[in-house]
Amino acid sequence: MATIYDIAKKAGVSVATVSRVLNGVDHPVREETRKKIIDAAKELGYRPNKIAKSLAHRRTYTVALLIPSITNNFYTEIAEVIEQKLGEKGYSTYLCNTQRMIEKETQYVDDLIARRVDGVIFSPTRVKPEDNLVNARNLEELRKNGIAVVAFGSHFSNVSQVYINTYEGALEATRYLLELGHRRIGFIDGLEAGTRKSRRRGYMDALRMAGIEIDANLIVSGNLEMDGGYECVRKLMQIEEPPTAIIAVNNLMAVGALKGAKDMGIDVPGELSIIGFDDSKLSEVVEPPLTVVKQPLKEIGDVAVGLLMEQIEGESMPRMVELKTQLIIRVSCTRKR
Amino acid sequence: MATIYDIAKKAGVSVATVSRVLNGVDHPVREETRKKIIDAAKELGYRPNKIAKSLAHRRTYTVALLIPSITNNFYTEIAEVIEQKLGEKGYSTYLCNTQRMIEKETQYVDDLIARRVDGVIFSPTRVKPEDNLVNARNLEELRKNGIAVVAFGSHFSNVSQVYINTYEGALEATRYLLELGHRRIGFIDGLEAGTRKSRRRGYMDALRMAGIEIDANLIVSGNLEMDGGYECVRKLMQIEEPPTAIIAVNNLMAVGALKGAKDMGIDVPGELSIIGFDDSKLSEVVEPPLTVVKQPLKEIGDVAVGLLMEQIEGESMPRMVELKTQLIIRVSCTRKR
DNA sequence: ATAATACAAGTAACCGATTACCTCTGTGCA
DNA sequence: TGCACAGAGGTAATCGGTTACTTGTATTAT
Repeated sequence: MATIYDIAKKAGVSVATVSRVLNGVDHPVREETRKKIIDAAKELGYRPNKIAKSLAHRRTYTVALLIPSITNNFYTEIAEVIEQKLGEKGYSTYLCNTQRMIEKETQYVDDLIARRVDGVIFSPTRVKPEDNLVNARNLEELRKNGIAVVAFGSHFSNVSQVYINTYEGALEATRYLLELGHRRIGFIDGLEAGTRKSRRRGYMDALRMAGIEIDANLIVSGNLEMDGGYECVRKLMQIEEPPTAIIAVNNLMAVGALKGAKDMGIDVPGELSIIGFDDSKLSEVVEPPLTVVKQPLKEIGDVAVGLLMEQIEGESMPRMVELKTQLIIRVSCTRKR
Repeated sequence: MATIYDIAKKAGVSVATVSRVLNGVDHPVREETRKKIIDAAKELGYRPNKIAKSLAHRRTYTVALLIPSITNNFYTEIAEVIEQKLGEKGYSTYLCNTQRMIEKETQYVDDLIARRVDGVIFSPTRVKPEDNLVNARNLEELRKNGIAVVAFGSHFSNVSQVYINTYEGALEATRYLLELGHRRIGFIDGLEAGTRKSRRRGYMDALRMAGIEIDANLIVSGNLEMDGGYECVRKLMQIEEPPTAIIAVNNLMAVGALKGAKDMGIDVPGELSIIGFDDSKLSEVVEPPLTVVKQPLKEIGDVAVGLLMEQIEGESMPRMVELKTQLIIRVSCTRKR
């Protein structure tokens, strides 16, 4: 494969001149020389070597997207904008999918440091509560090695992040159900919940403010996949006084819950109202279409890239951007009878 | 950031020795020296620089996944295994999502060559028939620059590929509908179809073998997204003698078709049977759950990585592996009344 | 006792770029 | 005429590793 030395020889100039011409550096070069170089490069089928460039520049123009799942549409939708925006700015994206395995997150972080990525967009993998510590350590490791980071989907200190106010989202969803007359509202939470338990807090606060006591039996946890929702709804519907409405903290569990209810012969929304989190094709297409708390996925990706660029190219300090959710009302909820 | 020179100085040895110890090269080193080096590395918080390694080794241990869509579960499911398998072998994965824009495919190829990826797993972006030429040129460009390639989802000569026999899949699906007594079977094809039009050929051959003449009015094309299926079903159901069954060539269009039919007040499967391609959560969860021609996604990813490694690490010639589809019978098809 | 060999390390070229600094030539102005 | 300066280009160090080849010493065989 041709190098700039080959071009230099062919054009009868030095490599410095070749580099200048090929990179449009601000240094005078005679038009004639320029042409010779361009021609030589073309004839040799020259392909710049970004590895060598990276080494010299100490910049790789690569960013990693480090997420817990890539089969969940929530991440996929965000990934699409992120990859696109980064591409527009000349960055390539490493896909790092932990599959919710915390050890993989740490492995990735090690490798990404070795690969000298310029930045990482990070949504923590958290299955057990202790994983939070690992997440924080990983984040710190990245920062210590001079890598820009922006997080989403959880809270960390001293890191840029796009924060989606799911507390309010859950609050709004719960209030909506209350307005429909529901009093026994089930809550399908994620794996031991995040650090802040925002959604759960929103749910509980809405109930409290309405003067309804929290019933621990109405709160169960699932694995964030469809089967998790499926199991949870069975549990919830078998307690003494089952709920007449249910909120699930993510898209897949909401659909799983719907399926579970149907399989138990429960009519949705007739006998049971369901609200999910995260909008997607799934929620629309299911029968009945799900009312959901939508998170602004495109915007999350957009903002994440923006915050990252601020750090990489602008050297600015970490900061947080807050985004709001939106309640999309479809037909999976109805007035309590 | 510490380099091997720093370690060498601290441990009082040469960089060669440091490199040997750190990489476990087969060269004798005294245990005492080894320890000094390991300790120095640890104290300095040494992080190997894979960029420098890549330059020296002329191997980057990176592979690109170049696909038309990342929001479609079909690709996502394949991507998950690919990224995982590659990771196990020490390769990082670049995500290259063309969003079905052919110019992006070419841009990616250029960049990937510059980044000196070791390999590319490639599913062509093809919207217009001419795109085929661009795909082929891109593939050729990669090969010319010494990059290993494996393709899937379309046919190319002289490239390793995993070939899914969708011809037989479509044949089987069509026969299944014929057995159920359907004679007017609609076909929702993709964008101008692929090079080989395997699915369409399977559909047509099955009809012909059953002595049924092909009716061009029964064949329409969609954009591979849900709205495409939605529109197509409307078209099909408005011709003089509408079909009693429909086959759609991908997952999203099948679901779109189902939705379209419902919105037209058509009962599925009562008045219209539907078969989709590609299995996914969507197909299961929809009402009624869709009968589909399933492609073996995990296996596709598995084989793709295998074929790629053969080339990168084994220097073997391109070859093709054929995989079969499987008809998953659910409840969206019924005997013609 | 000496040559041959194994062991343990070091030297320096190389991977393919970038770029600070230097050199040479020609022009303009005092 | 002499000098400053702009224009055009070159030299070589650098980025952070790898590795072929060399060197010096200790051990073994003869």
